Amino acid sequence: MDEIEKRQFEELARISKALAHASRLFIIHKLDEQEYCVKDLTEMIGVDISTVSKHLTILKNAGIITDEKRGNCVYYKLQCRCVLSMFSCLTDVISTNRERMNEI
Amino acid sequence: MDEIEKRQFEELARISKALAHASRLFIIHKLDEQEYCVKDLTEMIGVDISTVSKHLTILKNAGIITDEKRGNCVYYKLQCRCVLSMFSCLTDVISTNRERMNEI
DNA sequence: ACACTATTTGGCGATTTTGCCAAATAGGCA
DNA sequence: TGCCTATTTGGCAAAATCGCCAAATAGTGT
Repeated sequence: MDEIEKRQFEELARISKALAHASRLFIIHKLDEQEYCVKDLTEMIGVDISTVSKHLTILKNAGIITDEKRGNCVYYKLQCRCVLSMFSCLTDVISTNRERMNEI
Repeated sequence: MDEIEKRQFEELARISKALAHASRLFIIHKLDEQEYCVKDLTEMIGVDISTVSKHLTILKNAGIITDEKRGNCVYYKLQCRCVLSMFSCLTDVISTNRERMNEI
């Protein structure tokens, strides 16, 4: 892995790290339906609103979601719908794992 | 997010965490070509072999790769080729980010 | 049994991530 | 202006992750 290659994989890792959290996956899943503001998502997830805000910042910095301020609220929506394919891949891995479990 | 939903997303996160590291992404990328043993991958990555072994264990526990002992070596190969689609998604996010950068 | 190679495991310090609280910021409305 | 709601930021302690070293394990060949 030379320096250039290393930097490329670290960039890939930066995006994939943004996805590596249950709450953030949940947020993506929800934003697939429609856009939501921080308060909405906070109620759904059930942690402190500052925590949700930070999760949203991480996803935004990764370029996965975007925000738009309207009136009193900040609405977030999916920017890269391709992450949904990543989603289906994750469920794929899990179901394959389960199948392999049953074989044994 | 009720208890069941919560557990589902934590399971998804468990898989996505396994992918969230430059070395592990590199390993997946390499195993896409052909199978490799720990020593091979260690030389390519350039960190301690025990570190590589642990990365491989994480990927194996996530069900993304499998191992097979032959002779003196343990060979690893991709189990879930669907992770490659995740790969293309990550590069997609990055190139979309770059495009958006250039717009501004 | 011994030496050698490949791999895994245990453990440790260093770094990063997580989630809460409190405080700061921003906009809407009386 | 002052109050209220929504959101972000700073800071901190707890937890998780990372990578090295040393030691343990396993298989090969002598």
